[in-house]
Amino acid sequence: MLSQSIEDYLKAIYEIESSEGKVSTSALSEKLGVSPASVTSMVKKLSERKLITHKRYQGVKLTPAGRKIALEIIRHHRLVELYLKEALGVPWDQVHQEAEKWEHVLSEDLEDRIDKFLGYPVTDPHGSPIPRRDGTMIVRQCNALVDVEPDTLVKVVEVSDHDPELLRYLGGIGLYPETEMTVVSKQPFKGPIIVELTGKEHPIGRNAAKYIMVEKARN
Amino acid sequence: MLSQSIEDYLKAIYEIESSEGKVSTSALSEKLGVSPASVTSMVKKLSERKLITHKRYQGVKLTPAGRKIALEIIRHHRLVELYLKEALGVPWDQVHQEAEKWEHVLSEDLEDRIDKFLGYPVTDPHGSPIPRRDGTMIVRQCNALVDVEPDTLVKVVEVSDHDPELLRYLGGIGLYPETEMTVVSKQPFKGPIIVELTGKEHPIGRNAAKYIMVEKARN
DNA sequence: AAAGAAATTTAGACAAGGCTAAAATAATTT
DNA sequence: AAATTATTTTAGCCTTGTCTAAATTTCTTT
Ligand SMILES: [Mn+2]
Ligand SMILES: [Mn+2]
Ligand SMILES: [Mn+2]
Ligand SMILES: [Mn+2]
Repeated sequence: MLSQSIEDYLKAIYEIESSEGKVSTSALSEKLGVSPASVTSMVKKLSERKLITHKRYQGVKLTPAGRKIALEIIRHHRLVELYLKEALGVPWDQVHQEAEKWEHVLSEDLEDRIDKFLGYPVTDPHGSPIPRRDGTMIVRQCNALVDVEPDTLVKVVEVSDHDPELLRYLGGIGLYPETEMTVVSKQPFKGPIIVELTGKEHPIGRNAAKYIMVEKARN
Repeated sequence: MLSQSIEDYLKAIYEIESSEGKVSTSALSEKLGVSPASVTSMVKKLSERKLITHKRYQGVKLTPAGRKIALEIIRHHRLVELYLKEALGVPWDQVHQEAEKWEHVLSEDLEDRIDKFLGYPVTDPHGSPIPRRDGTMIVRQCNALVDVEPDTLVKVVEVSDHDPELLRYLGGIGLYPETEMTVVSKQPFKGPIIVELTGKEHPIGRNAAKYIMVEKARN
């Protein structure tokens, strides 16, 4: 069995690898809320166990074995998020926090039962894809809302699950994965982006708009 | 937040206190699967935190604060056991093992949601009472099956959840909490106890019969 | 190209929670 | 009442995962 700490490191490395490409010590330090020195010592341990490769001063990379474990934990996380929402009615801004703990204690048997209960779902409540049992995951092609030109009809693909406050706001205006909306305008001087959905216009800050992934709606 | 270790110690102390009265270092050592020396050092820590009292060489006792926490964890454990059985169909011989891990990661909010989902239940799948939110618990008066005289009609109150194999056997013969059955005979030379339920007779070893709690059935 | 700044690693420490071996105390036999 | 045995505690060590401070390497600026 792997410790919770190791699982969290592998997951964090996977996520940074996906979004930034390169995984630096400082990025991990920030994401995990530990000192850079702590990261370095854990990195050493993970390399010894062949879960990552590490070139001194050059960042780390997951090995296939490490990636498999990362995806396994992410699968737990996302299945649990969806389960909590569907089965127990936990609001979508709270599921992430709970799943952070549950992901580490989910047995394979329970994972399968939850998967079956949910009808073998492919995305979590925030639109993130759920890795398959075999350690593969389909990544959907999409853009950050902040980069979309005005006057475009888009469909929400995925919303970051890390900021409960943002999620509550988005839930309040009815902005969920699969929702279609129109980007009306981008206010000048880094002002908010105005989107229209269900007939109303709503402002979304540039910063928030970095964490909302969309795709062009067909037609 | 208390560590998982501390929670497990408090729970173990509570359980030994209930069944044995006195809580010795060696009893804790055995129950938790750690060395007596480890128990002593944790006992020191728990006393410092005023969760237990300790007289050197004389065993430990929970303080009200310690008992409150123990019952909180036991509440988690039993709610989770029942939830896993009811909501996800986990067989009753496996729920204990899963609950051992989940009891430590259950938030108060989720505890309440599960409680509500289950309709505010009062016993777990093995017949053990579920402590209330306020830290009180109703203990039902009962006897071990091994002590019951032959020719008595009894109702099963509670079965120990620690041995999956026993639980599978009991499930196989339909012996669950609330089941009524007749103690037919006690075979000599510490032989098995024969009980009759649903028209058939079944042998139950003396040792197993220590872990099956029953009460006299009315009439 | 060199200096300064930033990022990373090393060194050394610490807290938690285990362990074994030895010492101290309590309980049981003789 | 001693002697023996069992239980409990102490002493000292280990692993995991963290920290701070200092040293090293890389990046950026001049
Ligand atoms: Mn986590
Ligand atoms: Mn999510
Ligand atoms: Mn436990
Ligand atoms: Mn139980």
